[in-house]
Amino acid sequence: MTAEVIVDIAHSEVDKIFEYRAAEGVTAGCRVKVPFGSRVVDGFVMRLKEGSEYDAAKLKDVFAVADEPPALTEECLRLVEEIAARYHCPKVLVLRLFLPVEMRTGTVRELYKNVAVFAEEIAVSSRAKTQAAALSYMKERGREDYTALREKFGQAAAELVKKGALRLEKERVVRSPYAGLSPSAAEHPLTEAQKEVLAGIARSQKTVQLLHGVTGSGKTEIYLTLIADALRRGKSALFLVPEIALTPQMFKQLRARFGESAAILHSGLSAGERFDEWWRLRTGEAKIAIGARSAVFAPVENVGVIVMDEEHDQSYVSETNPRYRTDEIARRRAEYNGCKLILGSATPSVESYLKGKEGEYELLELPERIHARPMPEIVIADMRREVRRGNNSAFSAVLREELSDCLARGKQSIVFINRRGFAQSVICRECGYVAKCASCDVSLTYHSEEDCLKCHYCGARYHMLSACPACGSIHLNYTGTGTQKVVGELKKMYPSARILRMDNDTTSGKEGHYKILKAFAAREADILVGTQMVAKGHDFPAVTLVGILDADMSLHFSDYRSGERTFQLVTQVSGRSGRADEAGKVVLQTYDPENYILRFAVNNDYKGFFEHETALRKATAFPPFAKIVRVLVTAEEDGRALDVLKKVWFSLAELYDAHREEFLFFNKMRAPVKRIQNRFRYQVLMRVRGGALLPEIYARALPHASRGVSVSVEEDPNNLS
DNA sequence: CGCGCGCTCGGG
DNA sequence: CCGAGCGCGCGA
Repeated sequence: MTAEVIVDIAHSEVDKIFEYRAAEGVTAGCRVKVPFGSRVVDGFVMRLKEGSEYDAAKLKDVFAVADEPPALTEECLRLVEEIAARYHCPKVLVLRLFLPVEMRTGTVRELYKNVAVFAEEIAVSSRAKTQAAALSYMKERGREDYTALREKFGQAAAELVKKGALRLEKERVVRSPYAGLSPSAAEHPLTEAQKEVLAGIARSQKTVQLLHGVTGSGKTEIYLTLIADALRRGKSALFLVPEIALTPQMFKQLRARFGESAAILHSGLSAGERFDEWWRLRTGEAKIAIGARSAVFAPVENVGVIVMDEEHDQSYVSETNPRYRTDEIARRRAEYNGCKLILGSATPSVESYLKGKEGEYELLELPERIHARPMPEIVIADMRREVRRGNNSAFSAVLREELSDCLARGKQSIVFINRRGFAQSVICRECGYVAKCASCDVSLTYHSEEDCLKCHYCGARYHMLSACPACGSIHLNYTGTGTQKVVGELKKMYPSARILRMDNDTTSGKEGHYKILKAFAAREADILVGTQMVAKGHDFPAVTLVGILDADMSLHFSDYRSGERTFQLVTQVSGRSGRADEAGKVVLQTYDPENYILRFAVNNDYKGFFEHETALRKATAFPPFAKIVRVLVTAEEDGRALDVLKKVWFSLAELYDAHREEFLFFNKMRAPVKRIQNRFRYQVLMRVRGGALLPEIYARALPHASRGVSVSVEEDPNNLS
């Protein structure tokens, strides 16, 4: 037999089939060691076949097989080609996504423990009391963990092994995070609305189901029911959540519901745990894979349902090499397995909802909170007026009042600071004017190193403003409010209040993040102050007030999606308020109270937002009605990067000239952040009407990569830094 | 003339 | 990607 092998070397030049003579035991999907040139490398067997395309005399033998059962499933082998073609990346990079790193690097092996087994009765000296006791103990038990036996009987256990009364056997240990939680059948009874949605999903002929349910509408219970149902049918399930939602808290909930059949794939686990969880899924011992983005590659077979919670979340798009989109992979897997993909969100992405409206996805709605609880009341605080009145603090009068009231009633509140990334826009604190690009209609970004304003979509530069062009005020704001400053003000206002702060500085590691949330949930604090992290997924029943500072900061972030992001953020944070019996309140502070995005958010009007946003995107030809493509060229030497950029640009210019009607924008420039990690960055930025030219763009750009110079293509990038 | 470095090429 | 092989430039 001949094995078609792809070697584990990440380079497009060697990313092709190499044939080897396969001995017994070599099967499709297994990892092998093969001679390659003058060395031995790891490889993946893609296929076995009779005969060879290649000069049979020159074929070399596969040296060794690394795993049993094969690490790669049938499905993985089938999808590799497709995914590699879709993202124009080497197949080997896709193969790597399907395996835990621990397996490839060999840093983690299966863990074994010694088990003592009773072998035969022997005579022990009458003085060796412990040995006699250990022997009779083992005669009765038959087997016992050797370490435990040593703890009980000490050296005597070792003596018995030496004498042959006990035999040591190796037994596989599966390292399992949060083990020992027994399943509790605590299924919440479903409401009529939830039952209706489930019936709708069952009826639908479509692969993708978009579940739009307001915050607190009970989407989670629907997911869990669908997963339980898949298990009942003897199938497995994939449950994908945003990075930030992967808390130990959540694992425990799922373990409590599904017990050992749930496996968690998460970077927060130890290497050993991760490896073993993966292996439990691969062998079918575990049936449900729970995890963030990368869990979409979990080695489960016979999938019965795939759930993607908070489908709009940005963490679902990979920022590295295969810049894959989790929804695309999930959909493909759903099609392969003949099951459904459930996308759920209170604030679906404009793109997904459009697909729902146009019939590509089945659209399901849960417009009411569970048990008819009201949506929180949102009050807008006009910060321009506050500034004019001489209030220069971060808090409006309304928010202060509400905070005092909340504290007095012994309830909890969340103060959310809206601060996205580091790029900052310029806003007038008196009239709310925001500096925008004359030709792109996106906000300008302040670049401190050059002290100027730049447009990230066309590269235009503008002089810094010293006064507001609209009202002449010199109160221009360049930076958002810091968490520390806010906490300081709060402490001054409410000396006795217990305040918790959560941002990148206070949350070291994943556990730190969790600890703060846990402390707040345990009501060890009255006020939680934080950035985006506090926005998502948590259920704090005692929270009745949410304050949003600088609600419009992300609105003026220089990105065509900033409106969408702001709507999502405001809706998600507001959703933290009033989740139990008492109604919730939200104070939204802004310099732009008339802004339509905020208006829609205040009225909980997703559909209004969607209609407005799609109309705008259509009129200005931005995604999903057009595609933004960036080709990024980076190198350690500025000149080398620039040389390659020119070549890339030249190749693409031919395409541009031949298809002018397809292009809405085409230009080359330095990247907005000109150097990252010692690499100089240049880009060709394009906006094209449809996706038809995309393969051609990849084909023209990527081959210009060379030693030390990287060339990458990004579609609708999340940020243009 | 011989060695060393840099570039090109092949790997089954 | 990594190593082998080869060509050219420089030193004595």
